[in-house]
Amino acid sequence: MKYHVTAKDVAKLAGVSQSSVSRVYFEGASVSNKTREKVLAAAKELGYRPNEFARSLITNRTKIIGLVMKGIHNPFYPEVLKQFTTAFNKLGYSILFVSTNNDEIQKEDIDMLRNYNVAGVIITDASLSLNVTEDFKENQVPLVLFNRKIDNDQFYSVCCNNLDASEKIAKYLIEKGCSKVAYIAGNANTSTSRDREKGFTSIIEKNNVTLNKYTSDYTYEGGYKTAKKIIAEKEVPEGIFVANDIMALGVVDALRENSIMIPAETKIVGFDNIEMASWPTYNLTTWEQPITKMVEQTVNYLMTEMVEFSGYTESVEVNGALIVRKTT
Amino acid sequence: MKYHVTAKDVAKLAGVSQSSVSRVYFEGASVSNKTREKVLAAAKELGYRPNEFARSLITNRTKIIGLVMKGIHNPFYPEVLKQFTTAFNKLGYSILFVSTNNDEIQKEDIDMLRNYNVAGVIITDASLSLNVTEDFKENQVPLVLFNRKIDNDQFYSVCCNNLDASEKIAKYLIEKGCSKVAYIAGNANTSTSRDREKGFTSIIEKNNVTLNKYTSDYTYEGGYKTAKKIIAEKEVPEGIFVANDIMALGVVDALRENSIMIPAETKIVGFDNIEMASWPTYNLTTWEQPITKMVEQTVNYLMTEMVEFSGYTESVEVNGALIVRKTT
DNA sequence: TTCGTTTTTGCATACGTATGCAAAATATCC
DNA sequence: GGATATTTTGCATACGTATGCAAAAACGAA
Repeated sequence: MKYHVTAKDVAKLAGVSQSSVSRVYFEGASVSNKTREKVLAAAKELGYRPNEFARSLITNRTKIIGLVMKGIHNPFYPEVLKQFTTAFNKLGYSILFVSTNNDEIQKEDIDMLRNYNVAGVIITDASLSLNVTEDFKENQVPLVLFNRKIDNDQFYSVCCNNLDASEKIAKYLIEKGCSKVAYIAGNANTSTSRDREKGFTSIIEKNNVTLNKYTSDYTYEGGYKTAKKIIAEKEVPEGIFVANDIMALGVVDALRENSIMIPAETKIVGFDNIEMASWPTYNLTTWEQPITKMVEQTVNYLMTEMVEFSGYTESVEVNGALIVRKTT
Repeated sequence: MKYHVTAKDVAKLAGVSQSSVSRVYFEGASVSNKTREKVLAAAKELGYRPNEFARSLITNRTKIIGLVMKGIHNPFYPEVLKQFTTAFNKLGYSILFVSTNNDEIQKEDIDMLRNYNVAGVIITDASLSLNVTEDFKENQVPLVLFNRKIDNDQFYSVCCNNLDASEKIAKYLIEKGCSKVAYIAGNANTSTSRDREKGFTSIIEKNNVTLNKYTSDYTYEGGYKTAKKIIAEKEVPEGIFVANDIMALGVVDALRENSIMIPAETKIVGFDNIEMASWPTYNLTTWEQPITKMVEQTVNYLMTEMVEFSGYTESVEVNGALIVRKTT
């Protein structure tokens, strides 16, 4: 069976006690340089690694972050995953990854995180109800909704400024001369889609512009099908705001298949600024979500709450920017 | 501070001993149905969850798989991530995620996995040297190279049949009438790129077909730049085999920008069958990597080795298939 | 050198759980 | 009902580590 080098083995070789070995690995503990060097030399010789489980049992803390991700297919999220991993690794934390298909997180999705006593939880692009998270709250595990918000003041969430951004996109399309526009929504009941629609709609309605709204589902196929539907209605709008980029790319492809000139006949604006948006084939005008800032904000909140849990909640919005390319 | 319900609390409420509580949660342990029901009722009432760390300390085993991923940007890998997560969750295992940029895994990349006593390790699309893995081997932690192989009989690896596939792609392009072809490689020294090149080259050289080879780096930008370079050489080949899809999409875009008709003037074949390959804009002919089978093979090997470590090594190749679309 | 203060160290213990072992309880057979 | 076999149970212990506390050591000032 497996043999582990323990702190006792190191202590013996270094000629100190096990608790001195422990103190060497615990930041800020009182230990002389002489002892520290002896211990580190012995540890190196023996290939010692502290056992995180034993530590966690004593300290009742871990260096594990639970990251619950829906929609890893959307190219926006691999980038989010990468940045979270990098940021937390630098801080000595590891990522326990959970993938889900559910728009609303179910208890089964994340119960496992409690077995591992995770230090914090991040949930991307999915909502969840209070009863699913009450255990986390009771156990003072901070939780962040990333790119999703719930309007009940019970969570900490980090989003792009969807409302403001969508208002700006509406104004931009109006400035570009559109008098008839469409909005293609993402998954029903998601805060991102709702806010993007709300912002866009509020400006359009204040101006002499016609608006049709369509529902879709934040996938390439959804965008493609919806555009086909719009085309079938025979009055293709001059401007289309699509709730996210991956959908927008489907819209672009469908319009092209029907020889609709972009942007001459119809201008397209997406949301996210995924990698593919900049590809020459698409060159999509889009609202850039400030991933790095959003990740930073999330990491800062968690690091603060993990040190001293206050349970404070807030809906944080980070400003993005309009990236103008060839679809408008 | 946090309060945990322990097995002792459950035992007290259920009127049994702590070890009976433990036996209820341990598969196959001897416990009467009467005791089991009492314990489960008490556990439910108190919201008890077994502490994985305490368990691991005793059993010296975990239900954690370390998944080390390079290149999460390539749409091939989010799908791999999702399938691994789903498969292992079903088996009661969790994924500890590590992201790396290194073609060759460094010790720092995965040392942390040892602190968590992971039950198994999967490394996607990266190589590593023996000295990085010797601790894992000594500690009988099985490790799988996914979509990468190293020709030294020291690892278990799971790949697509790159050699065979590339031979078939070469034959296919020859059948399509190509007398001048090019191969665009992925990252230098990767088994996937090397085998794809080897297979392609071996068939091309046996036939009266001209071949030019180019190096690139498995990114869209790499494909785009290399195609630009090919175009600048003024003799655009009739067929181009691109070592992976994301690169191939860049090649397609570059050719189009230069009004080169695909497939009339130049046929393009990629490798992977990522989601974007099927988009109408690209409709890329490609070799489909059998992700599901490859994931399955990996999971089976790990489940076997984790139960009883044998350390056996093999290079497993899973058959993919040619998907013919509009670029050829 | 002595004394007071500060730092370092080791001892003993506990964290929550699984498990070896022996005792207790239950089941089966005559 | 008694003897035997089997199953279940609780006790005591250990896993590897951090930590409270008191003792020992080190440091600095007079």
